[in-house]
This record gives sequence, structure tokens and C-alpha cells, in this order.
Amino acid sequence: MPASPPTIIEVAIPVRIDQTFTYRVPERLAVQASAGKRVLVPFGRRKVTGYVLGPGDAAAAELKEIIEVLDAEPLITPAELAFLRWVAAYYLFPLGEVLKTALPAGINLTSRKRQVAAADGSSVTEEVLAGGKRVKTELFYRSLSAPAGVTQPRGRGGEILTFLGGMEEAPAHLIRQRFGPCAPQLKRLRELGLVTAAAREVYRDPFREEVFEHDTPHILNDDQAAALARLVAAGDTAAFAPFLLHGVTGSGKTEVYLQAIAHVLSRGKTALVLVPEIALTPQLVRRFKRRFRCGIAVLHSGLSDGERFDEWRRIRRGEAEIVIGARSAIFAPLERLGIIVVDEEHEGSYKQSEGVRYHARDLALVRGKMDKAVVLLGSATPLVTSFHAVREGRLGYLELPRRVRDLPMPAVELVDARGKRGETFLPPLAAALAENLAVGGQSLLFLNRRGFATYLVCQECGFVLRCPNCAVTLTYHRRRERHFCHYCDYSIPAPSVCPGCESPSIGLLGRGTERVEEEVWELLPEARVSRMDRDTTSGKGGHARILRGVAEGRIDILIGTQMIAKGHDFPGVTLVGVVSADATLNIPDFRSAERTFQLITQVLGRAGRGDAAGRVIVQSLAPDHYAIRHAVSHDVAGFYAEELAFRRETGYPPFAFLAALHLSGTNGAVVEQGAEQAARLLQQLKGRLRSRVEILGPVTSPLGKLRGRFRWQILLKAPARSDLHRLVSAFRGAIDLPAQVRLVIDIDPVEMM
DNA sequence: CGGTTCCTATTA
DNA sequence: AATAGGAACCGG
Repeated sequence: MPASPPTIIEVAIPVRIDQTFTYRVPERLAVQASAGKRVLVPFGRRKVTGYVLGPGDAAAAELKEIIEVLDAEPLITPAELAFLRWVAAYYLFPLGEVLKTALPAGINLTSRKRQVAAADGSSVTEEVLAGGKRVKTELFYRSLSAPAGVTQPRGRGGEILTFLGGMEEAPAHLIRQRFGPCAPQLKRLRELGLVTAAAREVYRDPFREEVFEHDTPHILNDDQAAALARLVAAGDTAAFAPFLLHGVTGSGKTEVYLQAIAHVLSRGKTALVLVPEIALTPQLVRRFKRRFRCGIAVLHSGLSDGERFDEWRRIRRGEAEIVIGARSAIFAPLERLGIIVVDEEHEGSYKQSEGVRYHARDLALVRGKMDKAVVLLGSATPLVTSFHAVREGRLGYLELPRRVRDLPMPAVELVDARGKRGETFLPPLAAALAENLAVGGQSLLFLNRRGFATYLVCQECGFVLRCPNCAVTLTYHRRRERHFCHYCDYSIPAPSVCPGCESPSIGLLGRGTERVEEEVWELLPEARVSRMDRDTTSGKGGHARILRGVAEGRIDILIGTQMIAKGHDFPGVTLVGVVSADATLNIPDFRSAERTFQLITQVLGRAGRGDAAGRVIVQSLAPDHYAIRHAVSHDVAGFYAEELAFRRETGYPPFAFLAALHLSGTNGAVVEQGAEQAARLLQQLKGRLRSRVEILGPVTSPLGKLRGRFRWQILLKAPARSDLHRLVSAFRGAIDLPAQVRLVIDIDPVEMM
């Protein structure tokens, strides 16, 4: 007797509940309802899309029946499901929500209740099913031999027919592109039986119109060749092999990625490349398209839902061997995965901070282990954690210590700015800017603070202008004549007198990029100056417009925030000035030194990527701080040694593991009570479990309120991840907070505020 | 007082 | 997460 298909199934539903649900399968759907497919199910008062996990326990008394099976083929393979189960367990988030995040957005059906005006004027609630996958189809035309008695039409119809005769078939967009609007002619041709039209599924391809010239692998220098050799050897063993590719800026990391991937593809496997920002994808995709003839898919948040869905389907069907994308691409449905590259692995944008709070860099290692793949973490300034893993032998170390073509590292002058707070440019930087302008060189000025002045303070009464929602100072933006909160979007018009005592002697302190721009105008009126920060790149293509201006030599001096530090090549830049290296050093985060070191090093790497070595001047109020000292002397190893000593001493990662519990809500008193209740429960559980977790808090974050919400935070610190998980899982099962308090659990939080 | 807004329980 | 039903709030 053949095994009968399961009539009871376990279904994960994308809701914020930590459990799965059991449904009955009616006879007619029994064969179709298999694991990895989506089903439409009744859920509470509505109908939702759920994900079939497998056969369910018949134990529950009354089960509802599934309504429909939504997919012909499973969307998720058993291996992917295992990975996603791991993600849900690790980040303590419901499996259904994790599955939803991993799949392209907008493919699920849900019932929506909405009020509809009835004929008699009263309103009726109507239930509508909304959403669902959108497959785009296009008509493909093909010419037929003319039936008896039909003559070839004249005019445009005839031209189209001749055109179609010369080829197998043509999609509608191609005909329109060639002949202009021609719907009536095509209709007539079909009526005459001269052509057939068939609707065919097409992909919305973000790079459809572009033509790529082919290039060939570059010749590697000795360091690159040595790194590649180890990657090739590891790839051939078909075992999990994680590496850190530590290459100084301009050392040719991308070429190593390309050739390692070429080797993986030659073994019939596939490759996944993660990049930190959308802005960086097009140039990297172009480089890949020039090198490889195989299918390349792109996944990032800049795509429309339709484009993303189509790229996802191409991958699922095995039509793309390479996937390039932002953090969510870690969930790409690639099979036979041979290598995962995480470019600029230190970037904070790999951390998802809403919904499932995953870290794509960490998940790359987990997925690589499950899929027995090579994982390649690349950076000029790796995470302290990665460096430590190398020292412990958990990560292979590949080093590219030299720039390609043996260009020297730029010479850096460190200028002590102590006691000279009023001056934006100290004499060395002012002189260097003038000199560089005189010889026609381009300069880059970096300051990681936008706006004109960071705060307004009254000289009479000491009043400081703050955001009513976020308890941070408001930054003055001169162009808009307003003070803005950089956390929420609150703003007020610039006052002319102190809002506290009406004294006219108000001072604007702390400078941002907008002020630096003004001071450059005053210092060098003949220079062509441009600024790149969130305020000047807001429109579509604003980013590209400024970069093009620099590339085409229409800009002499570019001022910018960290935006200019990341990834872009400025071949004509021969001077880099860091206006204040300390802006990021004093934020209350145990990673502030690491961040500052990374940022300064990345900025310095922008100098002299062309033929000239380039000159760099760094102004600092803390020239003796180890992050600044080691960054300006290009002493990466020196920095990591001191930073690791500091972390060991203070008990922070990688010598401890962290979790953060964020409690928030609009009612301050209720949130406070909730936080205290949570802290008490944690203490009890800690005693009962004899846990080694250290509980810090509840404390308010430095921003007591964010976007109008009160926030409390409890920080957990443990010597091992397992301690953290035991305590937090027990806590999550036991806590019963009032509904107005939202609890977010962040395992391995990157931000400490 | 009717009408909103806030809060809470529920989901197989 | 989304929903519905009920409590709380509210102006004049």
C-alpha cells in the first residue's frame, strides 16, 4: 500500500508569535500540499499566506482546513529551510517572519477588510484578497506563410511583416522600438492570419539595455596569486573554508574575488557576492558582466518588487550562477553554492535593524558552513572580531599588503589641533589646499558631520536648542535657515534671539560640512567647490552627478561626510584633508575607536589612486589617541593589537558576547515599569539557571526618546553565546509585558546606544 | 452624547 | 502582524 500523503501539516505563519500552526488538508489538495510551498489558510478573522514546513501532529483537537496551495513547486528547499530555522532560533524571531523576509516582498496573498459604501448609503465591510505574485508577460510575434487569398499589406504593416520574416520571432517591445506605436497594424496582421502572437513570461531585467564588452583576467601580483592559490585549493576540497582577505585600499581585492569565483564556476558551482551599499552595486555588476558570460542576478532594495521577484525566480530556476546583492541577498535561493564573498566586511550596513535583526556578514559564515562553501571576507580595515578569529585560527588569513603597480602609501601629516578650536583649517592644511589648487590637482575634504553648526547655545543663559522628541541638539542648516534633528525629522526655523531669555547673543558651535564649504569659499574664492553628503545627494542620481563632476575635472575641492570615504575611486585626487579626525571618537559605543580607525583609513585610501602618490593632512584634537596614531601611520596590525588589549581589559567583544533588549512605547511610565519588570525577571532567571550573564540596566539610551517613543534598554553580556541564548530564550518564554510596550531582542547588536 | 482614540486578546 | 470589540476620553 503506498504511503498516503499527509492530511495534517505544520505551517509557519508570518506573525509576531513564537509558534507554528497545524492545519488539515482536504483530499483534493493532499498531493500538492508539500513542504516549502505556500498555502492560503484561515487565520483568526482573516486569510493569510503560510509556509508548509512538513507533516504535522494530529494532537490538536479542532483543526481548520487549508484553503488553497499557492505554488506548483516549492519556493524553499529543505537545505534552505534548515538555514532559515537556524536564523529564527539564533535571532529569537518567529520562523514565519524569517521565511517571509527571505522570500521576495509582495508575493503573499492576504485578506484585507475594508469599508465599502453600499447602495443605501450605509457602509459594509468587504473582504478582499490582495497581493500575490506578479509574473510579467509580453507578446511574442512570429510571421506565418500567407494563407490563400491574402495579399501582403502595404505601408507599415508590410514593413513589420518583412522584419518578422527575417527572424524567428520578436517581442512586442522590440517591434515598438523599431517602428514606433503600431498596435493597429499588428492587430490587422493577426486578423489576416499573417502573424501569430503568443504571451510569454518575461523577466524585468534592471540591466536589460546595457551591452557589455568582454574583458579577460588581469595578471595578478605575487600576493594576489598566493591568495588565489589558497582559495582554489580550499574550493577543491568542497569543505567549509572561511578566509579573511585583508588588502590595503587599492590592492586589487576585486580581482581576487573575480578569479576565485571563476574557479568555483568552472567546478559547476555558484557564487554569492554581498556588497554593503546599493550605490556600489552598479559598478561592481558591470565589472562582473564584463568578465563572465554566465547568468548574473542582482538583488538589492533599489529594485522594484517586480524586478526583485523576477531576479529571484531566475536564481531559483538555476538561470543565474552569480548573485550580487546587499545584505538580504544572503537568502538568495542559490543551489550548489561554492563561494560567498562579503566585500567590505566591516561595514555596518550588513546589519538589519528592523524585523529580523540579522547580520549578513555573520550569516555568510553560517550559510557557508551549512553549504560547505568557501567564505571570503574582504576589507582593508577588517572587524576587530575577524582579526581575533584569525589569531585563534578560526579564519584563514590572506594578505595583500601592497597596492597594485607598487604605488606607495600616501604620506600623512598629523596636525595637532588642540587649543585651536576656532579654526577650520590650520596653516598646513590651508597652505596645502592653495598649493594643490595652483597646480591643478583635486582635493578631498572629509568631515563626518553634516549641516552648518551642531548646536545653538545662548551666551547669556546657557540655553541649548534640543529636539523635543529625541533629546539631542538640533543642527543648524544655513541653506534652509532651520535647525534640524538628525534622528527624527523635526525642525524649526532659525531663531534670531535665544528662545529661553530672548537675548540676541546666541552662538553657533560645532562645525559641519556646510560650514566647511563656506570657509573654503572664503579661503579660495576661485576654487570650484562641491559638497557630498545626505543633504546634497537626496534626489535621484544626485550621488552620480557629483561623482561625475569630480571624474570630469569640473570640481577642484570636494567636501563630504563618510559618503566620500567608501568605495568610490577618485583618480585625480592628490590631496586629502581630514578636517577633524575626532568627530566619531567620543560617541558612547565600545566600537568608536574601531569605527574611527576604519573611517580614517578608508579616507586616506582615497588619496593617490591614480599615478601620483598623493598627500594627506589629518587635523586632530587627539593626535595621541591610538586609533588616530595608527591610522595615519598605516599601522593596521598596531591598531588591532591595542584595540584587542582594550577589549580584553574592558570585557567587550570578541572577549564577551552581547545582547540588547530594547523596550519602547509612547507611554513613558508604562515603558519604565516594563523595563523594571524585565530586569527583575532576568535576575530571577539568572539565579535559577546559574547563568554567567551580566545584566546591565535597565538604562535609558542617551537619546531618552526617539521619534516620540520612550526607550529603555537592558544590555546583556556573557562569556559565551550559549549563556546568552539560554537566558534570553527563557526570558522570552516567561515575560508578559503590557501590550503598549514593544520588546525587541537584538543578539550581537552592533550599535550600543 | 456620539464619535474618536487607546488598549487588549486572539490567531490551529 | 492584523483585527475586532470594548474602555477611556472629550468638547462645551
